[in-house]
Amino acid sequence: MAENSSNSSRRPTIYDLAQIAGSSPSAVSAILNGTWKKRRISAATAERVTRIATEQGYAVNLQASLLRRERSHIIGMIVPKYDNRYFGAIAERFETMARARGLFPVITCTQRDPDLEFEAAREMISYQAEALVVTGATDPDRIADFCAAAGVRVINLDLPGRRAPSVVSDNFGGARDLTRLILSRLSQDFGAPSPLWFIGGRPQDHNTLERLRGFHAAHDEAGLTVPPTQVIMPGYSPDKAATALIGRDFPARFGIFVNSTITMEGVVRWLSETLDMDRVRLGCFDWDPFAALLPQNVGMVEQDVSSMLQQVFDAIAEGRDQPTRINVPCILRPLPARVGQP
Amino acid sequence: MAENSSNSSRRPTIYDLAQIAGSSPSAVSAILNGTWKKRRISAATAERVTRIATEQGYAVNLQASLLRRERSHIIGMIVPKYDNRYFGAIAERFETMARARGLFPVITCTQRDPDLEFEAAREMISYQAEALVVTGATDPDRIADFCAAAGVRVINLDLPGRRAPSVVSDNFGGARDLTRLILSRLSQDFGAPSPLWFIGGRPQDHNTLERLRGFHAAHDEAGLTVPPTQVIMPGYSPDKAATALIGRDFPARFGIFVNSTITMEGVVRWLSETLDMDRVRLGCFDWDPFAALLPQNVGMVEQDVSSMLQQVFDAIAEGRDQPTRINVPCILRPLPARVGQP
DNA sequence: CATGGATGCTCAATCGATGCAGCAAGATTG
DNA sequence: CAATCTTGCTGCATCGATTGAGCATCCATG
Repeated sequence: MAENSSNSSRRPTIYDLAQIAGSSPSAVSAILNGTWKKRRISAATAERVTRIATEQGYAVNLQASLLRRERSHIIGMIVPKYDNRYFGAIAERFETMARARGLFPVITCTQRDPDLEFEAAREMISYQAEALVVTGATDPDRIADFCAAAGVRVINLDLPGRRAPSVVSDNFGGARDLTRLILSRLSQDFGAPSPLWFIGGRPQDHNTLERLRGFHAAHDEAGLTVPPTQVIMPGYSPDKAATALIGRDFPARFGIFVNSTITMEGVVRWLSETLDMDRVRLGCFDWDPFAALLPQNVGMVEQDVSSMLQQVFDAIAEGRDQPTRINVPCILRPLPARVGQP
Repeated sequence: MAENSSNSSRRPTIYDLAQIAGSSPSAVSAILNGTWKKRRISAATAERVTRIATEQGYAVNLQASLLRRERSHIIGMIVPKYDNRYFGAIAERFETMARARGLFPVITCTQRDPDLEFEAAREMISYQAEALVVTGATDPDRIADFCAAAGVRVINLDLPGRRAPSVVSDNFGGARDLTRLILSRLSQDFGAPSPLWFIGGRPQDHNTLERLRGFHAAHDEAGLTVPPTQVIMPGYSPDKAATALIGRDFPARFGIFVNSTITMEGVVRWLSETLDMDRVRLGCFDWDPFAALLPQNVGMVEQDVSSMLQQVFDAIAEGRDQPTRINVPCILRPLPARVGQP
C-alpha cells in the first residue's frame, strides 16, 4: 500500500513532502497535525498533501514535534513484574485509561530492582513524561525526590511513599477479612480453630506489615494468639517460600495465609510434594482464576484495580502533590468447598 | 536530595547549567553525555558541572537529544494482552534482553484490536523506534507494509505474517505431542481411547489452524477420526468458551484439548459448574503454574519464550528482512496423575 | 477606483542537545 | 624567540516540527 518511491533509506520529513507537493513545510505541518482549518489552508491542498503523506509512508517525528510543543501527553508507569494477574491488570487498565484521556502510556518493568526502578524513572522523565505512576517500588521516595526536582508529578501505586500521593489497597482490611474467612472455614472443616501460618513478603515491606496487622487483628477477635514462628517472610518468590517451609513441623490439620499469588506457587508446590493436601486450608491475598480452583483454597482477596487507577488519574488531573494516602477497599472472594469434610 | 533552587516550575536545560557553572552549553553537553574526555574538558570542570546538574535535578531532554543523534536505540513491541503467563513472560524477557543490548524497550498492549495495533505501531515509528516486534497481531502485514515504507525493521512474533520475518512456536509439533499425551492418559485412566474435543481460538487464526493440524495428526496416528462437531473455535475468551460448551452432549468419559490458558479458564468454570470433574481429562496449549495443578490436567505445552526472543534479537541484529519463518520447538510438560483411576 | 476584509498561503524563529570547526593561552621544540 | 603543539574550551549550524507574523491576491463595498 504505502510505497516509499525514490529515497529508500531515510524517513520522509515535512520538507520532503512540501517539495513533492509544491508547497511549504508550514502548510504540510498544519495539514498533518490537524490545525489546517484554523490556519486557512484550502481543502484541496490539504487533501493533496495528505495523499502524498500516505504514499510516502510519512509518520511525524515525535522527537521534533514534542521538542517544540509545550505538552508531551506522555504518562509513564513502572511496574515490578508481569508474572501475575494483579500487575498485568494494572498495566492493561492503565494503558486503556490513559488512551481514553488522550495520553500516551509508556510502561516499563523493573524486576523489583531498586536501581532499575530509579533508572527507568529517570528515562521516563527524559522522555518528558508529564506524570509518573510508580507501582510497587522498593524505594519510591528516591524517585519522588528526583521527580520533584524535575517538576514532574508522581503518584505511588500499590506501595506507598512519604513524598508523593499514594494509592494503595486496604491491605489491613483485606487481610483481616481473609483471615476471618480462613479461620471460620478451618473450624467448619476441622473443628477447633487454631492460629494460622503467614507466609510470604518481607518484614520491611509496607503491604506485608499491614496485612500482618490485619492477620493478627482477626486472630485477636477470635481469641487466638499467633506464635512468632508461624510468621514466615522470606520474600515473595515461590522458591524462597518453598525452601522456608521445608523441614518445619506442622500439626495434623492447619491453615495458611499466603501473601501473594507468586508466593502461592511455592506453597502449593511444597504442599503437593510433601504433604497430604487434605490436612490444609489456605487463603491468598491477590486473585488468580486458576489458583481459585485449588481445592484447599477457601478464598482470595482481589485488589480493586479499576478503582485504584481511577484514583490515580483523579490525583493526576487534580494536580495533587501532597503525600496523601488513599486506601481502596479490596474485594473478598470466598470460594466454595471443594474438598470433602472429614 | 536533589533540590531545584530558584526557577521551580521548569526543567533545567544545559543552557541553565552552563550559566550557573559559568561555562558553555557545549561543554555541559559533552560532560553530561560522557564524551568530555574526547573533547578535552578538564576533570575539574567536569566534576563541577556534574555536581550542579545533580543539584538542579537535571535530566537530559531525550526529545532534543534523539532529534540530533542518528540512532534512537529505541526498540518497540506490541503485545495483545498481559493477562496470561505467556505474554507476560514475553514482555519481561523482551525488556531484559533489550536493556542488555543497550536498547530502550517500549511495549504497548493492544487488546487484540487491529486498529489499536496499527495505531500503536505508528506511534512507535513516530518515536523513531529502530525496530518493531509485532506480537500476536491480528493483521501483521498491514503493520509490516507501513514499517517498510518508513524504513523500520519489523519482526513478527507468535503469529506469522507474509511481509516480514516471523518467529513462531512449532504449534503443529506442540499440539501433536500434547494430543498424544492426552490420548494416552485417556486410555490409561479410562480404557478405550476416543477422539478428543478441541476448544478455543479462531478458524482464521494461523496458530489455531496449526495446532488443529497437530491435533488431527496425533489422532490419525492412533487410528482415530475427530467428528467436526468436536472442534469448537469461538475465540479465546473464557466466556465464549464456556458459552460454546453449555448444552452440548458429552460421553461418560472424554478428553479435551484446550487451545490457551485463557480459554482454559472458561472450560474449567464450565466443568466445575456442570459436570462431574472426574469424567474428563484435559491438556492445554500454554503454561500456567496454577492451571498445572488442576487434577484433570494431564499436561501443558510451554512455549520457549527465551529461545523465541533470542531468535528475534538475532534477526534484528543481522538485519534480516525477508519474510522467513522460524519455528521454535515447544516444551511438553506432562503432569502427574492427581485423580484416582476408576 | 481606492479601501477593507477575507482567503491562502510562506517566512523565520524556536524548542534543547550535539558535534564540527575554530580560537586563545600556555608548553615545548629547534 | 618564533614556530608548533597541546590543552581547554566556545560558537554556531543542525536535527524536524510548530507557530506567530506577515504578505500577496481576490472580491466586495462606498
